Amino acid sequence: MKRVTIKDVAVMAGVSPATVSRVVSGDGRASQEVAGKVRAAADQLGYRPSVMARSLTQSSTQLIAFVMGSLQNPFDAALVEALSAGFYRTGKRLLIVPADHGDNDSGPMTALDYQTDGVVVAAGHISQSASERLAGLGIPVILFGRILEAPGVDCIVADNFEGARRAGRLIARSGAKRVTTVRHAWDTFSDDERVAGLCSALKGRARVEVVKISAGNGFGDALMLLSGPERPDAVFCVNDVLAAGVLDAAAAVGLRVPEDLSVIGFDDIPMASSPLYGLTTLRLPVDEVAGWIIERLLRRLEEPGLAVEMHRVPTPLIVRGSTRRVLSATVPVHNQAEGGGSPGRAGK
Amino acid sequence: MKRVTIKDVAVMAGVSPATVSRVVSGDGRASQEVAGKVRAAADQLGYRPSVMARSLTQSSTQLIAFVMGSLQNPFDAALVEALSAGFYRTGKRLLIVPADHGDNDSGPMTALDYQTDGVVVAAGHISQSASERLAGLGIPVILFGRILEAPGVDCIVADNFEGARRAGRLIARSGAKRVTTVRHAWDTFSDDERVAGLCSALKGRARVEVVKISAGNGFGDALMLLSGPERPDAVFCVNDVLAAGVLDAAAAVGLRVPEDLSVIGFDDIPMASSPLYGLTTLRLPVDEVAGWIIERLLRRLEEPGLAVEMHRVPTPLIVRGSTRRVLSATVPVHNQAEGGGSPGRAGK
DNA sequence: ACAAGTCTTGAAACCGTTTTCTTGAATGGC
DNA sequence: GCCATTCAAGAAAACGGTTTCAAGACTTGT
Repeated sequence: MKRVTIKDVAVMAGVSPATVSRVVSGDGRASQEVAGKVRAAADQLGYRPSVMARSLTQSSTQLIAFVMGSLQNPFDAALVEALSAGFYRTGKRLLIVPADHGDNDSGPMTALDYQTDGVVVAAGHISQSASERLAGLGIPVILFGRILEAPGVDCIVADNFEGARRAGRLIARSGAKRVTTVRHAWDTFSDDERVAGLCSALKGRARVEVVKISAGNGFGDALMLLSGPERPDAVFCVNDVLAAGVLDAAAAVGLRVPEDLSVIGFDDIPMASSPLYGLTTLRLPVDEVAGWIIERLLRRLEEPGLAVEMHRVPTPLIVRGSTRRVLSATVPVHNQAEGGGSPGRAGK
Repeated sequence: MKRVTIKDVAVMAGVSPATVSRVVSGDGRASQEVAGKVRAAADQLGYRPSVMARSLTQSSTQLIAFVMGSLQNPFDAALVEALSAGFYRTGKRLLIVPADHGDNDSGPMTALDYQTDGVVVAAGHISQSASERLAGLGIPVILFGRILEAPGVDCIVADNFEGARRAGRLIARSGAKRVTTVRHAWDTFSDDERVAGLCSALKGRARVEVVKISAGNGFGDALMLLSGPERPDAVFCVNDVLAAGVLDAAAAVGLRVPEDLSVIGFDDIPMASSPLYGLTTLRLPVDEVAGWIIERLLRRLEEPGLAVEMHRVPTPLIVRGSTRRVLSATVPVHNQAEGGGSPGRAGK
């Protein structure tokens, strides 16, 4: 199974390799007649140019490194899919680079090995040093969920603080007094902002405690939290997956939602709009995020000198059944898009 | 930002490029002294070998093409993550190739352009012609969820028929008479097998109808199905995502599960074990699938002539609250792993 | 002490493509 | 009809590595 090279095509078409290159890349001009012969030969031989060889002389590999943490969260999965599809349309491919939890930076350096055209980092927990080494690569870098000031590095972040603050105000208006924040055991930029936003809205209005989850959706921890003597009457989770764990636990211990317990998540993954969950959450529109990343990266590939940009994505509050109805003209009520109202909840 | 090449290192260490290559690749032997000098120079310069250049003379690019459909289904997302992490450990990277729904084969041919070491296809809906062209590539191909007989192509498929047949028997024993199968609008090998397995168990025992879902989790279609005059008393879905849509719809129209309606899914995604869903399903162990794929691909890279293998993954029936309890010693009852029994369901 | 072997290293060819440099032919203006 | 342009196409160099080949230095056995 020998690879068919440009030379084979050249021989078959009776021209030089250089001419074949010109015809195939469509760049330099060639006469109609020769172009036809070359194309015919290439088709017949099933010739496909080697990206590897091409990238030796050209700068572009058409590869975008995607540094990711976990895909457990459906939001991240949706982001990968959207990015993959979007870049595919412009002929680019995603090279998946798993980011270690430790401070082992070697992963992201894959971008260098493969001379990727750009890097998208969607690992909130990526270390500071790794971020900086990435920034020093000299290729476009887009950071999602983290802010870093470095030349050539654009950042896109949800409006975490404002979003969580809206959540906090909703909780405050609902009259909750004992609020718990559920977050991951490892610190991330976005989670910090979300917790800060919540606290800022609740300051002086309720007691706020923090629970850290080290694995899964925190169902076990939530069970303990909700069966304890001083159980919270409202829980804010830094994402919907954790919120689902809390709702699961509430159902398991027989707590009524939202009467006994309000729950708010973040992201608005599909599950959140399920009638069984009906989770009040802050929507982080994945298509908008993916769109911005793609557009920005392509833009920067054309104009490398572009000034860096820091984009904040608004996070509208989506009110569903997991929080008590409060009287306020400013809080919109969202139901499931597909129709049907807010159905009964477990144990209601 | 000039790239550091092997030549730069050679000059700095005072040796020839060939020697640097030998030291860096660790292959040929070099004297301790020279190796030390070279390594020092390489470190100081921050040298990283170019995979692109290397792959010109060597066959390996350390790239594995992953042809995927959608990541909407958490199972697929988990598979990507497991594969990515597993291959990463052996120094290989995943190149994401979205498979078009149409019969445009150009996507998978990316594998050729980048000279990937292997291809993993996880798109159940990939066209026959695309599969065959892939098979003719001369590099190891692993097909997940589809069987194709071709040299160099190994297949791994869930034991769809047997699994679905167990589901069918459970439904039959529960006394259901009007059974509906929910599947996607596009046909896939696995879904066909699952539907066939179900029908084989139910033949002569219940009427089986089929509903096809063209987008999302089929909540809207399920609503219509369950509000109709002749609504089913048992629903089998080809995957858990669709089953969740049915459970959502059941809650929305006020049907009791499992009293009025039994629901069975496939895959056993995390959501299925949530107390709010408690979905009876057939477990497709993602880690086992990923492990087999990785092991098999690595194995075949070492021994290209290996006889093709067709692996069936057993799919144990996981019984939860979405199906009626039937008296049978052979059907195990699974509760959520993290503890807590099967709690009350909506509307019960 | 000498022949035969083993190591270590450098020079040069090669991988598949693009690109610069040339050359030869065709075109066009006057 | 001649000279200046334009244009098509080939030869060769370059990209960044690896690998074969050859040669020199160093062992080892007798």
